[in-house]
Amino acid sequence: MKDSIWTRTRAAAPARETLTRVQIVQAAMETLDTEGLAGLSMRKLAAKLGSGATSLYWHVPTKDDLIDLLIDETYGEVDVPEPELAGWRSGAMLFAHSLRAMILRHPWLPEVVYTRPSIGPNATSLGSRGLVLFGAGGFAERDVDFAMGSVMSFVFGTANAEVAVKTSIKNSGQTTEEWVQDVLEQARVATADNATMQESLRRRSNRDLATMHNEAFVFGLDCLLDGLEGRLKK
Amino acid sequence: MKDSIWTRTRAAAPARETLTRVQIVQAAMETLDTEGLAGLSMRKLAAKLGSGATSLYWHVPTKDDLIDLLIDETYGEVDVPEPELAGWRSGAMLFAHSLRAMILRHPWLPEVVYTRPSIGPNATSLGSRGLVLFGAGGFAERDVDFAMGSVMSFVFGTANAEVAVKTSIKNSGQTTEEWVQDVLEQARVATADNATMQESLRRRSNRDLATMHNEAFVFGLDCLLDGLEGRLKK
DNA sequence: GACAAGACTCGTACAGTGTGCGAGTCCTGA
DNA sequence: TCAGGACTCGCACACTGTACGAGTCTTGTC
Repeated sequence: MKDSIWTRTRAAAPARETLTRVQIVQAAMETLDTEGLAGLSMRKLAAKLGSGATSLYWHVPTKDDLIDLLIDETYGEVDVPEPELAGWRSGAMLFAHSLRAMILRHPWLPEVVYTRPSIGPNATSLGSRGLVLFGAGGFAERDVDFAMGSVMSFVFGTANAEVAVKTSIKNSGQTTEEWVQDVLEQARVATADNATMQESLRRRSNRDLATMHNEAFVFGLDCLLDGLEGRLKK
Repeated sequence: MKDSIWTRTRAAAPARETLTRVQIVQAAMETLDTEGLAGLSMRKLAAKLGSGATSLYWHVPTKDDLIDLLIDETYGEVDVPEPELAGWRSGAMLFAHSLRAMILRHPWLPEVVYTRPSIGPNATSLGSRGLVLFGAGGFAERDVDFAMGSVMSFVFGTANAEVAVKTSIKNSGQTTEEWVQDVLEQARVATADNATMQESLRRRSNRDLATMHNEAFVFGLDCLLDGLEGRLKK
């Protein structure tokens, strides 16, 4: 594997007032969160920091590496309760909710997480604390890894889809209600001959989008945890 | 027989040999599947089709729209069994496996699905057939939507993560084994003080990556379906 | 104080991107 | 023969990431 940004270290100390990696990461995070991935360019980022575009490259090897840093930053925001405090099941629930909230806070994340492995310090720390939590639950051997992986995959899957909807709405320039009505109408026409689908659309048409997302998440998570509980060694 | 007025279907259809949207979509799909999202540019795509770059824009309004077409194309590859044939649970399993296989066939998908809503014809058709399947299972009211959503989210979550690993390996230029050893070694160092993590790493170190992905997927899916089954109305 | 060796900044340049525009070519139907 | 649509495409524009090399500022050693 090529050496990643994590494996490299720098020797000496800075002296005059100077750009720092921390500053850069923070500014980039702001842009990303408010304007999305497409809104982040090295030139704009430099302008925001009041520096020349290519100055950034002394602190960060590459835009891609910068994004690696940002991703790992987000992993640092996720809570993983210690099993003693909450017990396995509610610990897993808290973890799942925290992870979901983090993803919703950083809607650019789904667009980039799947193009690289997550091996930064925060990611691995999250991983290890997660394994402690699931290990304490009493899973056998490799089921620990599988169980935790399932929960994370489920959370990413749902939260990512939620993000997709939200960014679509934002980009459409419509209000949420307008957008929902438009999409429903479009779907109604497209599936006019399908009774099940029409019923589903009717069911959704007068429910608040946010609460529906919440309910769907809780429903799925509960089911998954139920299923996992059945795999615990007795 | 020579073609006569009687056998000739259309007097004058494709007079000049011309680009078609179907051609464009197909060529773009090939590039995407083999070279990834970053490998697709309108100029290269045009070159592959032996045409000028901007000629494409007569057939397709925008690169983004082209990607919408491609996404919907992929949804068309997913099997949704009819409930009469397989029953709900095995139908859902077949569906999940088919969806996963589709995502693995198109590793560029995770990078783009979450930036737009999926409302193309194939996506909506998949949705409605899915609802039929889950509806036949006997879920109450809105649980139909939630149940199907959970399964899809889980599948996307796991398959996306799998894709991330696979593309990382591909981009590293190493063999799978080399890459795995490198990553494990890095993780070992990073979490040297964490017994649970070390144990997990040891567990993974001598297992084939592909079979581990498969096992993890089946494990999680089974758990989720178990949990869902508990929500069926009696 | 002189001087070298970093640490750091940044203007310029290059190759590449998506795509708007307008001119050009071909084909069909009248 | 002519009009008009279908279709192609070169050029140009604004923008991207980043390599390069020349600059400046700071520190440490004589």
